[in-house]
Amino acid sequence: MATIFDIAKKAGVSITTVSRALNGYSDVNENTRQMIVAIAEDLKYYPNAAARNLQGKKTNTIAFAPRLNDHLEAEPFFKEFTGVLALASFKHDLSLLVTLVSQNRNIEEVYRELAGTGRVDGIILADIRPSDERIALLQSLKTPFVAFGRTQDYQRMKYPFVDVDGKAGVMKVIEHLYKNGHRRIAYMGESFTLTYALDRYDGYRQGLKDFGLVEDPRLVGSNLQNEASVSAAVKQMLALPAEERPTAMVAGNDYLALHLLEVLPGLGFSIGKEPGQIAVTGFDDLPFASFLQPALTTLRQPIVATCTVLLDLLTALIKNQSEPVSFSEPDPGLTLIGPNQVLLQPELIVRASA
Amino acid sequence: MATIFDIAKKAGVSITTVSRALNGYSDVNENTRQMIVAIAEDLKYYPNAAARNLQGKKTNTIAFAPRLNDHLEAEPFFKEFTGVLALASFKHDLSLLVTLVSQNRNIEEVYRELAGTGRVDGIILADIRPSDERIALLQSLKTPFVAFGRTQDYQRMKYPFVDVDGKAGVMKVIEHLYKNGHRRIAYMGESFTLTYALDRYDGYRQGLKDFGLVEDPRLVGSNLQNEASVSAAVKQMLALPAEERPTAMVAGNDYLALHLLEVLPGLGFSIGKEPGQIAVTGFDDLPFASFLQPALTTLRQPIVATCTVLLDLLTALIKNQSEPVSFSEPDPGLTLIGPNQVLLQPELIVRASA
DNA sequence: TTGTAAGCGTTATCAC
DNA sequence: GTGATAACGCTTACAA
Repeated sequence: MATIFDIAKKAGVSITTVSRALNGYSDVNENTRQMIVAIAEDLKYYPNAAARNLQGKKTNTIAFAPRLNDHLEAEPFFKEFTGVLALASFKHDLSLLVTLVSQNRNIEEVYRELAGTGRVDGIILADIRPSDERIALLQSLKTPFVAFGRTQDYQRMKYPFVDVDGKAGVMKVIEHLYKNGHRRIAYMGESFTLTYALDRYDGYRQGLKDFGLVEDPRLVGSNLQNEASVSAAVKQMLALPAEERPTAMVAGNDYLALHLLEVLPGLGFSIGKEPGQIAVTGFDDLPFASFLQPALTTLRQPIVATCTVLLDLLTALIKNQSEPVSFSEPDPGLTLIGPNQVLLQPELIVRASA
Repeated sequence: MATIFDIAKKAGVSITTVSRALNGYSDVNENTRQMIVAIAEDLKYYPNAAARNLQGKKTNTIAFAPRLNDHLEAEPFFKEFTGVLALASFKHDLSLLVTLVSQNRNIEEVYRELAGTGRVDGIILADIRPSDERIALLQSLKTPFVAFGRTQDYQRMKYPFVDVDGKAGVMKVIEHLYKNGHRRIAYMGESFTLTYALDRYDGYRQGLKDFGLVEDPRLVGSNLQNEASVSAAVKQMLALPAEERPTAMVAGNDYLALHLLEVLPGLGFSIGKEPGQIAVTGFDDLPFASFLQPALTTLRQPIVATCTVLLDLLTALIKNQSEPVSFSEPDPGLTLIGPNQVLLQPELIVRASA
């Protein structure tokens, strides 16, 4: 690869002049510049990124560094999200460095490396826990970052994040079910280690309360991860006396709902909104949701909007703007719940399953 | 961030010693090493990647640099593939730099930058065209790379690639349809700019030939990209006299097949394998395929195996191994059609739609 | 076993 | 307008 030295030699000028000419400085003779640019093109010169980074320059690269979830149920969402984020990064003229962070490896190490090492300009965090060491860590490292999701102490910690309002979402679902006559509503939850899972469950409890329903522990499944665990939980609930059985099941995500659709018919239960059927809902609205049989009633996560806002926030932080961020495509369901703290509303998509 | 200078000062040794101690050289006094390691930990030292790169060191990062397809039909596959590749990279202990390459931007520039700039150790190419300048470019740049897909002149060019045998796949589909009594089989193709699209169409033609059927141009749709174009093509075919109408439709990918499933019922045609119904097949077996109504008969692309082999090849090239590559999880349908040129077989998944 | 110093390819600070 | 030269943080001959 050609370097600025090669260009300088060929042009009979110093490397300083080359650098300035190529970086569009104004104090270079127009003729000199043109000559240098021509030679650079001729030599197929492209600046070495490492050398540039070493000078503290921008990399035009951001990292997406989620904690790798061992729950397989999260994989479809991960793929969808990563794909959308890659596309969104492209629109922002950024490269995306995907670095998965293993649970058992020293988490701190990875983020320190990412932050202090000059490979990326900023970091997008995901899979946030109610109390997540990574927030304080990244704050102390002074690296621009935005979280997808939030901790419990987000008000005090004052870090930038984008979150989808899972609580409000599930409350909408409960309302929908209640208005359709359901009084015994079960919740099928994933592992409660991540904030969003707790948040959704919270919406379930609040929803029940709002409509004067009492939570029945026998109707709450948690830590569901695959068809086997869903099946076990379902069997237990449906073994209850008929009048105590749930008439509706709210799943913490589409993948669990999918399992419900697979398991219930095998146990002799029909799914849908008719009396006698069991209503089933999901969360996410992944691409397959509309094709399920019956089509899944679910909450649509605004993934595209989420990624857009994440990048808007992050690029603003990178540019060190202290001005309030303006969003490239403002979303109707967007609320600013703090400085650089954004909440997006999921949309209830009513289909045949509930 | 702490540097080796900080450590050296605190330890009372030179930066050379620090560097050697931290990089596990044998010629460092054990006591000195332990002290240095302790101080490094204490100072939360992590080596600066840019400085390291500048010395020609590995980045443990590979780039995934597909040409950005403006065809929306390719987006679901892109997401799935990128997600799987990210997961596979993680297993290989690599970071994945996703850099989408816009059609209209100077393609050469992007790859030169990626290759010569020290950000990544190797490149994964995708969306290969029958004649694709990027192959010769990357060869001339001497950067390790592997293509997902191949050019027409792959035998002569001798570059490493992994491809899924679309031709053989579609031939299997034609055989399946023929054996189920179909004699008028239509092909619904995407844009024929990419090799894999041509390859699949080729399988269609060869399949017809093998069973003594004659290709009818009126039964071939090309450049289909969305529901509108699919709808238009379908209408034209079904406007033919009853005995000239297709009884089966082979789509170039699952997304087009999905559109067929949406369009056909609206025109009064039923889909399936029964007499009088129209059989529909796809290609890819994306997650939604099994949930479509009717469930889609399709060819499953071995995405996980593809990504595994891509990374096996690429890491071997990066290590500059001239020995034949051994694959971490050898696949049954894997053929070596040249040195470092791998062909994988798609699997026919028969479901209800054909 | 340890240290000195050169070098990787840039950008930035001064002089001239 | 232009050119030396230092600096970025690291690795690696070569010396000691």
